[in-house]
Amino acid sequence: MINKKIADIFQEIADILEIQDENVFRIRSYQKAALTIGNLASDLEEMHKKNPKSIKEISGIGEDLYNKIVEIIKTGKCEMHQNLLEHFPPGLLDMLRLRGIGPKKVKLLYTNLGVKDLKELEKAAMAGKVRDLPGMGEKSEREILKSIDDVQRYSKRTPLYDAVQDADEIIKYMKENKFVKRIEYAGSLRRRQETIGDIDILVCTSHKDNTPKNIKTIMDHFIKYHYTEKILAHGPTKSSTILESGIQVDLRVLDEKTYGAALHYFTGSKAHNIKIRDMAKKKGLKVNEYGVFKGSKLVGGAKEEDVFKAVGLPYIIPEIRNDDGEIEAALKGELPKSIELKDIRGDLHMHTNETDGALDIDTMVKGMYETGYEYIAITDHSKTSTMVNGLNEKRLLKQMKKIDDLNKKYKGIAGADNREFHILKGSEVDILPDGSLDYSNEILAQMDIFPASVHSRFNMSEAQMTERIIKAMRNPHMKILGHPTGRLINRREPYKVDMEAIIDAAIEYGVALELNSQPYRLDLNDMYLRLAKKKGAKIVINTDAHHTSQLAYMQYGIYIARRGWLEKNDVLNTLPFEKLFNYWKKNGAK
DNA sequence: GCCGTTTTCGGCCCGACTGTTTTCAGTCG
Repeated sequence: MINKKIADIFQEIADILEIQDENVFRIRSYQKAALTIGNLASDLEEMHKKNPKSIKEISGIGEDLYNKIVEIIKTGKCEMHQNLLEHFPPGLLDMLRLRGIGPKKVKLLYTNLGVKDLKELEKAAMAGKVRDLPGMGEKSEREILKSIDDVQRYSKRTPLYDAVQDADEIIKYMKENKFVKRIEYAGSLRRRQETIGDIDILVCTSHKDNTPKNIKTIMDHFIKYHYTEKILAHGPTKSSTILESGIQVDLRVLDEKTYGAALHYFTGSKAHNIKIRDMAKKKGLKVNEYGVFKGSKLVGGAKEEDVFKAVGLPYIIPEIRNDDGEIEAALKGELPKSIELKDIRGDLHMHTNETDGALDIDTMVKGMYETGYEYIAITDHSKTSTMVNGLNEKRLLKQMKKIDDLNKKYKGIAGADNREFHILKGSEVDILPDGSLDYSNEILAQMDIFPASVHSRFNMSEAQMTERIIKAMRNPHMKILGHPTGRLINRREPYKVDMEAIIDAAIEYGVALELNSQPYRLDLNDMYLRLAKKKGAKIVINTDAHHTSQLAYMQYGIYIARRGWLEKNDVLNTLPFEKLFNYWKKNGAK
């Protein structure tokens, strides 16, 4: 995908222009374009081939950026970018990642000390050369050294799941303070982005408790949190710390009268906020974190809805506040009716200790029954996955028989609460490098359902991998493509595959695409989900649980599904049991 | 550099906190 390359180049141009002290709005144009292109589901090269004009229709892409995009597609480079790099070594851009170091200071350091990268900066700081520069002192010098160390230790963004664990624990701790009336997290965490930069926490006091003295006790309590490693800021309404895990936490204390406006403001995204403020301005209003104002008069802000209402919009869920169409959809009354956890009726991907799961089948099934689902599928690995003790045909058939027995057992139990409960026979079947499936059609025909996934030879070319998966989808028994891109967040890049072609094939052959809810997979991601929905493909949200404790991962799948604008109707495992199978009967398979 | 039922030119979000300063620039979100 060329999109990432173009986004990276535009981001670097923006960074260098900032160091050059260029017009901020020109810089913002490059930043916005980088962000938009980075989140674009369609491949720009494809768009350029099919309909070049469609690129210009992307918001924030005008004549100039369009030409640069075409230049990069054709030549792999951008002349302006190359010219900038000649005057500003790329190592300078790493310096921007340091706390308290922005473009102005990078320029100051570069022009006065000649430092070109983090290493040279570290040397200069240790030699005590930084403190003599204007606007710098001993403290800034120490902070630079500390920050260089931190960047090397914690370079990656935190996966959503890990950040939620940290945030929940802090919130629990903060509730010990009696002036905390309401507390929740905002920012990218509340928008359920798959990785998080830092944790934003908002505290609300009652109006009468909102005194400087009381707020100070909240702030003091916060910085004393057991896992705090460093205090970055400690002011009257805002404090920031870094936890031992390396993640930054920002805490703000607000009055209940302005809590909604603040929650909206700090939830972002930034691009969404800018658009909302712009709309407010055109209506003669001002929106900031303290409320909605007409002149200097507060006209709303206690509830988040007040902000939307002020600009004539219905409530927009945090997950889609990315300024990539949600405001336009809201204006037209076309917001999605977003899927919720309670819509899910079954889970079609999980493992037992026959392969790499942690628990035996009886325990897994019991755990699943207790979640309240109507149906589940046991899908242990197939025979080629030898390192996880994949099932050969004999063991698989034995497990199927066991499932028959369990179904009989649960039929009796299920009668008690008037609920149907079906245990489906399946397997997570390997898609072999040649695109065939890991069991014969005769065996596959005996399964109720199975996700088929790629677990080997990740380094094929895009064309080969795409053909491999599409060939598998042509097998009439295949109904679900498991974790379609194979990525592991922060650990493994997705394999190269033409996802648009896969989505088209999924529609043609009646195969659903899995949204795997394992916190480090979240695969498909939000961007591809939205594309799949737009094209009309169906999704199945599974946990891929290896332990009953992982059944709760379904919530993470739902978060990402909501980010992908999915509605109940887009997701097959919201269907009752009978309808699910009727759907598949009608759509080609089996 | 982008954009337009206020504009093809003149806008483009804005407040808190820190460190180094004697009133504020730079950074951050």
